[in-house]
Amino acid sequence: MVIIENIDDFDLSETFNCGQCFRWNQTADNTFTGIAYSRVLNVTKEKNTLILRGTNVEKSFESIWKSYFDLDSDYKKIKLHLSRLDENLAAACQYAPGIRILRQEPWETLCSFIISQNNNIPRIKGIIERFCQLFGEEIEPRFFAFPTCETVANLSLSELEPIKCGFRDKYILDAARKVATGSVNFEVIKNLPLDKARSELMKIKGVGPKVAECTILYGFYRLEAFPVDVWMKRAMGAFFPNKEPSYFGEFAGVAQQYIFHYSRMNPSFFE
DNA sequence: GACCAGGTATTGC
DNA sequence: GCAATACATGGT
Repeated sequence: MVIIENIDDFDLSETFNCGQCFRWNQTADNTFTGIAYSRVLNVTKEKNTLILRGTNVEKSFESIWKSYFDLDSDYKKIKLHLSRLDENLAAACQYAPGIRILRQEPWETLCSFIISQNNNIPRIKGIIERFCQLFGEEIEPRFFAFPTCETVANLSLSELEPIKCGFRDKYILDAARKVATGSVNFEVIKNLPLDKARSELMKIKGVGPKVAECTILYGFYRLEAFPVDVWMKRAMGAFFPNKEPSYFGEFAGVAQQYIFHYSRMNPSFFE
């Protein structure tokens, strides 16, 4: 068990349920169990104390979870900066002030957001869960790692059929094959300017601007990336007319997350 | 049963 | 170039 005191600006439910990740489930009050980096973690928050439980969590805290939960970033400062930029953005920050951007694995992020296209979040989670159960390593009884791109690269379309991902099956295989062979190279992409990183990822079939942007933001922790989906289009029209992503500056991706969640939880804004 | 879901590729003008 | 349409599946 690892106990970290004095954690502010972090709410587990807001962070896990704001649409950035798909493998965390609530297992008790203020308690979630999930899988990342091929490890199972149980995380609880009581007031300002974060409690992590899991196999070897004492060791993996420093190497993985501290970074995964972005505990070294000052979200109070980021939110203050964003709130001074725009009063509608300030309202979005206040709506769910405990959201943090998770530092997720690039391959899992890419694959998850390929699955997300023209799809809804409950079904996305179901597809990903079946995908992991069928092709991921069972790291603990009934808990499965995300399948490696090498494993997926060697699958056929018919083997992918049971996950019921529909027309996205061919996109998943193309992504896995390009990443596994290195024709799309994450080590290169992570250091590329945003527009180059985007076009590299878009060499994959089924990866357009939106999926590329989500991969860059969540998978590479590039906070200036600004994914625009149907919800963000609505929100931009209603709250930020005639504004470009650059309006939100170096933390545009964080701003996007507050705005996206605020909009999705309040669909009546757009009636 | 239509309509929609954190889009993208393809087609038609 | 840019607007329309198909795409698998399941929830509302």
